[in-house]
Amino acid sequence: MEGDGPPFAGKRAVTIKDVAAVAEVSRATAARALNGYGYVGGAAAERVREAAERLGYRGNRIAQALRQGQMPIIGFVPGDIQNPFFARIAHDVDIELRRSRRSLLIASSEEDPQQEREILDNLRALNVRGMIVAPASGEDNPHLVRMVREGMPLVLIDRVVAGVPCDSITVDNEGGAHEAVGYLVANGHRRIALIHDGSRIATARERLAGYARCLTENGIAVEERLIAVSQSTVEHAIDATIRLFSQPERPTALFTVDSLMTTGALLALRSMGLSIPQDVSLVGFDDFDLATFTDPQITVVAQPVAQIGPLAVKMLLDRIRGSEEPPRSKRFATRLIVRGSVAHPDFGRHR
Amino acid sequence: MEGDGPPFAGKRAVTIKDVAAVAEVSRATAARALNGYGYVGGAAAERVREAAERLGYRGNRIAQALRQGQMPIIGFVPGDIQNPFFARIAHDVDIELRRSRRSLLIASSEEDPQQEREILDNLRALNVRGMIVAPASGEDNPHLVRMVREGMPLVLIDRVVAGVPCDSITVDNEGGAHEAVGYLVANGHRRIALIHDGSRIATARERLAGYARCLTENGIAVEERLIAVSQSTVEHAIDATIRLFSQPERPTALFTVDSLMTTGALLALRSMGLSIPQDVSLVGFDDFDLATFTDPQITVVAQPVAQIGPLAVKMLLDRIRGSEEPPRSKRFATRLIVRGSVAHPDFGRHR
DNA sequence: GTCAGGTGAGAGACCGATCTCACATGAATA
DNA sequence: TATTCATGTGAGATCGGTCTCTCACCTGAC
Repeated sequence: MEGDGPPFAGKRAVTIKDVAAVAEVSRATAARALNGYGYVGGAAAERVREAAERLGYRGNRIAQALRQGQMPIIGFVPGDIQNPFFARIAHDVDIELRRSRRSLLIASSEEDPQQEREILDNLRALNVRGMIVAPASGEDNPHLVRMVREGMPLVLIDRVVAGVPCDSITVDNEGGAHEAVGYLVANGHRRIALIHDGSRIATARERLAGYARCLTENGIAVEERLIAVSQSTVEHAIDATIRLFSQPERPTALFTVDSLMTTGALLALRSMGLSIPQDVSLVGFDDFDLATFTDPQITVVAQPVAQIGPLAVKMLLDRIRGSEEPPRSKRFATRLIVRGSVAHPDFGRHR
Repeated sequence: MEGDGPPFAGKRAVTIKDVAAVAEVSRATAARALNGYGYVGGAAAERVREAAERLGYRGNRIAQALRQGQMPIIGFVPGDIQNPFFARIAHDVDIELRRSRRSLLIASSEEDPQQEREILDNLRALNVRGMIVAPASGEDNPHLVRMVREGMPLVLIDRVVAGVPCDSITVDNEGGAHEAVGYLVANGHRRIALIHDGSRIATARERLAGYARCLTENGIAVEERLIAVSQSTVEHAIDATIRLFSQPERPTALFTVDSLMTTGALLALRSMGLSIPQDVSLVGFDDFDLATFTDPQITVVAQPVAQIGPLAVKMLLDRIRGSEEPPRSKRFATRLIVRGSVAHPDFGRHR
């Protein structure tokens, strides 16, 4: 160790070679001592531990990962971190993973299939151990199929995707929507509007299907003009709501397929001077804080958010540990939480 | 780390060696062709590109990172991803970073200094290029100081920390709190309660200071019994609110230091049958969706959230690119948004 | 006294990509 | 004709660990 760095020697990280040198053993012995495998003499082990401690040796995870073939990192690809639904799941996943000393890398696809593909390619190049993905598109996902084929542990959440042989966790969207719309019909509504976010996302399609099936079963025609497509943001939902409720024959009820849209609908209805439930009844998919703060509180279809993250991690870790079982898919039931945003359409007539 | 199953779960990935073999050149030439440096013949370059394309070569970022000395990853350590304030920042940071082809690794400290230290050690072992951290403690942060000394680019956000020589972005917490409390005083309040989350977090301490200074300036005594300490969760804030408002001489106004606490206070006051602003006036720090959905809407001190993420990334990238300027710290002003949750304390007297 | 087997430790291969260096060409220049 | 010089290419070192292989030593057994 001669002719080494000038004064600012603190810059270069401590490597196992440095530790070995100080402990006066070979790199191999130092590694054995630090990782506790193979034969190491008590004295040597002690010297190595001491040297590592003194030098502040931390190991280089990149080098380890290169040798081992992967990083102790799990990728999480939500549609949008800002959506409280995904934020909650990210939080739960993070906590679960920390227990097994893995890190979480979050990258949002912004609901863009192209961006999702890039992110997944990136994660793959990083050799992450596995991924939890909320696929941005329900159709045609060759990149997902290829990843699974290549052996990347993968758990899909929130949205079904046909033809990708991997574990998945979803919610009974069709049933939940059916129940919500059924509740509106039972309250006497027949002109029930829907705002959803395009049929590309499986979730939206299923909720749309539940809506349509319920109407049909009740002998109500599914009308184009009552169905608005909007991106899943508060702003777009405001526009969509205004469009729906500016029609001559106004809908008497509205069903929104996620919490951001429900928020947008609330704002739009308020700005149009329509009150809930006198003028319009409202049911939203996905429960959220705000729903209990409005007056009246909003009736919603609740999803078991708290269970999704932990289950996703469990499934993923099983795969990482080598489980070869056929793909499991868990579908959670939803629960209609009746609050005060639905009334009979004649309720407000006499105003 | 433990029990990780079979060594090789997937098929062997395509390496540059494979590409070189197919293109019938050496690894060196293949690398040159793919990365565009040094001299490469046109024909060879073409063959390499073609082979890479055909084999689906993706490069191994870990190997690159080992060679280069770091990962193209930025670490983000918020207090809690579920807090919309941090979720928003995470989202903005993610978008900014994607532009420079870096990934974002998010790991929440859960406001625990010990956990923060572990996370930072982990990130350091991963050789990330830089970090954006909302430090969990304002006092005594030797680990942060050491990181900066060792040359890790670091930007602290939301909270000041004394003695860490690095860039930081904060908000004028003291001034914002002062303005909020001043507004309550101007409306005739003298028994103004405060809920904050312990003095360990710098933000809380500053907001407390602003509260105290304003009272003192107005000749009002700062009373212990009007100040409640609570963790920053909705549930804890509910308890704290109930404690404050169960006292014989009830406060006439309440100031809460973050949006989760404001939410908790709203719930608690409602459950106690106290209405806003007739029975209690309320001002919260940090604007949030819910604040405009309540009736009346909540008066808040708004922070320029949208500016924090992009600025943090800009500062960090400057450092990563080698800027040696003295640490900058940006402190944003806050803005009091007056809505309907404050009234004169006598307003509700005649009820 | 020799040999098997347990124990301890070092040399060196390896992971995949990058980069330096040396070595070829062939053309242009002295 | 001899000598530069610009190009193109490959061998091999390197990054920091991990792990196999080999060897040396020591003990106890036959």
